[in-house]
Amino acid sequence: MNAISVVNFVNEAYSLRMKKDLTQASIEPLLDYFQKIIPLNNEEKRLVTERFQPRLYRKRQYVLQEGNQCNRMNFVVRGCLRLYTIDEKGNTHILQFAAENWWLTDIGSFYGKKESKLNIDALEDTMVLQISFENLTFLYDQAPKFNRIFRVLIENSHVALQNRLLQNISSTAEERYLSFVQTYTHLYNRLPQTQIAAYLGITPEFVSRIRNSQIKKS
Amino acid sequence: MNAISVVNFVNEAYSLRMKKDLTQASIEPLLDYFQKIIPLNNEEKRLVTERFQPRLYRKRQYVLQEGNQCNRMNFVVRGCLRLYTIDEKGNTHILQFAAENWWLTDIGSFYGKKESKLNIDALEDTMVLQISFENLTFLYDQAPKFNRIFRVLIENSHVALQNRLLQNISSTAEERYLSFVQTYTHLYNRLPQTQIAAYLGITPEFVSRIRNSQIKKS
DNA sequence: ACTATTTCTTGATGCAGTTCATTGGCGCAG
DNA sequence: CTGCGCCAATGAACTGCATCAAGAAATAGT
Repeated sequence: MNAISVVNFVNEAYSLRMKKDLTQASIEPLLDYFQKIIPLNNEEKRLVTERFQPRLYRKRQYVLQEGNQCNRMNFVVRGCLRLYTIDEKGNTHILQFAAENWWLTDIGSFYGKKESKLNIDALEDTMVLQISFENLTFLYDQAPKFNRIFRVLIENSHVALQNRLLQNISSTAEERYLSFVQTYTHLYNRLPQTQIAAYLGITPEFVSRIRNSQIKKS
Repeated sequence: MNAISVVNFVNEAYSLRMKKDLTQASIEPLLDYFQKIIPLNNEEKRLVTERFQPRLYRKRQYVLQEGNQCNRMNFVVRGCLRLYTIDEKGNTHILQFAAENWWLTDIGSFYGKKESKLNIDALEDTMVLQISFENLTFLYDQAPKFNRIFRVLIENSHVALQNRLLQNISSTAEERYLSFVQTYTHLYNRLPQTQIAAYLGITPEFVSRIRNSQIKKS
């Protein structure tokens, strides 16, 4: 067995494991998630199971690319996605991360049926459960309860965005960093600092200096 | 007639005019607004007319004060409102303006039935049409179409917030100012610069300098 | 196991935007 | 018309954060 075939073997083993995960992909985390908002009856559970599709994305793989329409809503079962733009100067700006049990889509493109100006990609190998616009509409029709569930989701998302905007307007980089670390403890030691910097709207260098000054303080 | 009674007379005349406006308050702008999203039938129009209440706010009057629950959604017919917080240092930060044909509420408090951390007040004498949470729920029940209408509203609002956040992360104060002027032409020569500064997240002094440098360039 | 790539750190320098203080204009109350 | 509160303008000093550069450390690719 030469070097190359070892690589192939490794990749295949990897893919295989991913595929195994996929076929065994459990809809459970999503059902649990809904259950915590409003209890579902069996028919509603059946609908969810039927209309959501599991899908795997490898690290760095695009889930949505600028210029395309975003026609799926993603629920992250395992891994981590980001929603972002790249500006004219080539800088990346992250609007949202989504790790386990978070939703991610470009709402404007998804509901408005417009070309997206945003990108979504995977920061880690990521498994999602996704639903198309058509299937979501079907869900709304068949079980009006989902109207309410998804309204709650967007409301929460809206409130989070408002708070973040306020922070950006009113706080220093250091305050924002500390608040991020506090709010997303599970994320900050899992993501490279470049990503955190792109989220906070500052340079990676400055994140480094902030961390440094924090360590000295303690 | 002494000085004080002149004042009273003036105020009364003013109030009188406001009250006259109020009784004549037309639901038309709101019906027009809905009509542009989805046509309404007569029953739906009747429901809107029945469930929305006109109300007047004087300049500087609170519509919502921090610590209270926000239990009304406001549609501005005439005038201008702002949604804002005041931080520990005493600085005001404006999340949103709402002039004619705009909606304003604290979504988190309204839907979540929580105490609000935000304030809403009137920057000018303002006439709104407002609906309570209960009446909105009633509307959703009686005419499910409104589910969709209000989902579209919150989606639009969400997209606007996302864009603004991106701007704040990625652009200079000057770029943000220019973009504000372009997007809200009708507002920027109607609002004091202190308010615009509080919206953009910069000092009034710096707004002044930006305007100055713009004038020199042209 | 080695190399390439990405990530983090640290220093020097510059600038965008703040802070503080002063001045002047305008609308409004007495 | 006088005095007071609010808003805009402008200068001087200061600072938070960016930029550029270069090296060290960690990770991924083969």
